[in-house]
Amino acid sequence: MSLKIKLPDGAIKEFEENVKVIDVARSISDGLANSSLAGIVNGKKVDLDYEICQDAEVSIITFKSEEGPEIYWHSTAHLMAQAVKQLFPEVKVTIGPAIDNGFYYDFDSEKAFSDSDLEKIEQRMKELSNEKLPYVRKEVSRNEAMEIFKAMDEPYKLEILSEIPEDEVLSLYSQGDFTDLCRGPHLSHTGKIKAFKLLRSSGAYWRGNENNKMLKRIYGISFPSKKELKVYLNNLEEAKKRDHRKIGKELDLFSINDDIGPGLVLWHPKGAMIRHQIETFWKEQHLEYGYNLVYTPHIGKGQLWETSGHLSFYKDGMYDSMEMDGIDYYVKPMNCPFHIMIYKSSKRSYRDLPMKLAELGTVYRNELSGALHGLMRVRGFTQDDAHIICTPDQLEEEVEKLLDFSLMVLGKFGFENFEIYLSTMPEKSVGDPNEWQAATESLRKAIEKHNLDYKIDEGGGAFYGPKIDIKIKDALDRSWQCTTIQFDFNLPTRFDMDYIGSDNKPHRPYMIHRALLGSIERFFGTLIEYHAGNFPVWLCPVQVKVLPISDATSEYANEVLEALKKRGIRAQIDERSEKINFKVREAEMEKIPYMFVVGGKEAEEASVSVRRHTKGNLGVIKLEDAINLVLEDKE
RNA sequence: GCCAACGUGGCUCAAUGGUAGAGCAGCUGAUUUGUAAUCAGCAGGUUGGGGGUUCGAUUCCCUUCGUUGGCUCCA
Repeated sequence: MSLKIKLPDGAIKEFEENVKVIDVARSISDGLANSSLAGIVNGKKVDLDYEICQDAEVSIITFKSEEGPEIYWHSTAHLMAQAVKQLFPEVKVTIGPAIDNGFYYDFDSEKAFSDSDLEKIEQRMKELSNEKLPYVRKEVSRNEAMEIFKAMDEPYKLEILSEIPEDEVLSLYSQGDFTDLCRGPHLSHTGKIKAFKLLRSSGAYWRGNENNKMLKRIYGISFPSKKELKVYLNNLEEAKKRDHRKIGKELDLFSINDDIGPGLVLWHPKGAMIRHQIETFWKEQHLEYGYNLVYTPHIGKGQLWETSGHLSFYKDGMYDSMEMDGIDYYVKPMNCPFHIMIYKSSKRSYRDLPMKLAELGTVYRNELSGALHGLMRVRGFTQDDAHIICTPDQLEEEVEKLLDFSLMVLGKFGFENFEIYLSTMPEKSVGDPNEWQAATESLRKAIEKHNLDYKIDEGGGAFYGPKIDIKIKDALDRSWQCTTIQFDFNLPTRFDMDYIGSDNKPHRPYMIHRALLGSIERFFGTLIEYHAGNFPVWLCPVQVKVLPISDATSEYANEVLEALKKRGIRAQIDERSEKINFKVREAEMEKIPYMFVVGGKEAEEASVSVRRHTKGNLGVIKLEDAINLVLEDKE
């Protein structure tokens, strides 16, 4: 459909193709009826706040199968705020945006919102939705807005307004007795919101700053129909089944024990076998890619952490010191200083560079108790850490190799969907801005060379250098940073690192920190959720389970087991006097990829009945062929 | 650390202001089985820890620890 709109300067703009209008909201400006609309133009989401020409075709659609439900959610947030203000007039409103998955609204309230309060609010929202209250837009000057919110006694809105320039024109949106400061756009009326659910309440600091007051936040989601809401809630339940904490328990992979301490992981035999496969692969590949493997201690003298700056900037994140012979030692929160000491153990020449030191280094950090989360955020974890020390002219090539390496490794584990972020120089930083620029450009070039989508986190770099992060989403759509490639313009100076160049003069080298998996714990967590426990065969702790039908075939079943083991396949046998149905069921629940069922028939003709996890019975196959089938799948 | 919810045997979950009950797992025995649960018996809990209210608490209150969801932080 095509759409014509009149821009504020009077010009007419016409969109020819692929225009989808998400919704149109009526508004009143200077006494004239106006409309604001949000739409999708050529696949891109746009907020249009202009007058629609009389002759323009506009058909209102919902976001059912389109992108851009933000307007919907934002309007629901306003609806919720209205309901809350009616039920609890003493509550002060703050902000309520749409987020990736729904919306929230933060309230300043002495009282916490209980589950029954949420039900009450939902009920009131239903009533307000039935009233089909129009969302009315009104443009006002900043000072007018100040007067309005002063009269309403809304201090948080006043605080926001006080930071806006006086000459700016602002928009207010009202529905019924509720008015909010808001850019819009919004739905035309509250009746459009047909299905919603308040999901949970939680605390949130005003403006995200922990020195500010803790507000009460309510999260919710809404849809144009009850059916979509039902599907959404159902998906949410399904996603919880992939939770690594649940699967970790079911498959007996790991545990975290109260008596040992929060955030400290026990790797059970099956989880440890998977980790062993990961580590073996990791080490082989690093040797292949020109890294040197190193090992370093778990503790180091306070002086070392003084030099590195950790004790002045990161002390809260470190476990407390322990004393030996009158000297304080600290458990390491990072491996860098140790690798630097290896570098500095002898005089280095430009011919030694690039030097790549890699270690599966176990570190301990005092993470806030409230931040701990299964394997995703723990207090003791092993980073697949490496430091690349190079000359300025090696920079670009090294960064490119590094990204290649990262993508190859992620691919090996089956990861295909991830988000890439490039973080640039923050306000407070150390190092030469020209070097920052060169480093940032080398990162950008490497990403673009791979033709990858990425987002720029402007000013999101560490104070010591720009970085690339790769984040992987968990079952509930939360992103976790795994791969990280970080420049460091801080430590080489602090530790006075140098190399002798071809000019026979000392130079400061570049240093890059990088972790491909991030931490093995977190990586394992995302791996579990990504595959829902159905790991690629090469990682499975048990790849084949041999299931004899009865004691009569026990001898042959053991021959099969031995044949598998001889070919390097991790196999087990289930010789219990149980029915085959029961053994199959258990093997299926253990998510073992291959089950070899053997009975009299198979014993006679040296074959096995192959069953593939989630795929079912593949039929009787000669033992040798069955083994080759597994070996192929293992690659 | 902050806000909130939750915490019952190894696991999943019941119940009640009057000293806890089931299924699975475990153990013992029987069963020898053809692609997702064979049957029977037995054993297992000072209801996260501490304190209080009460004639009596697992249930109500306080506190502490832990978990979960957010905030903050971050691999």
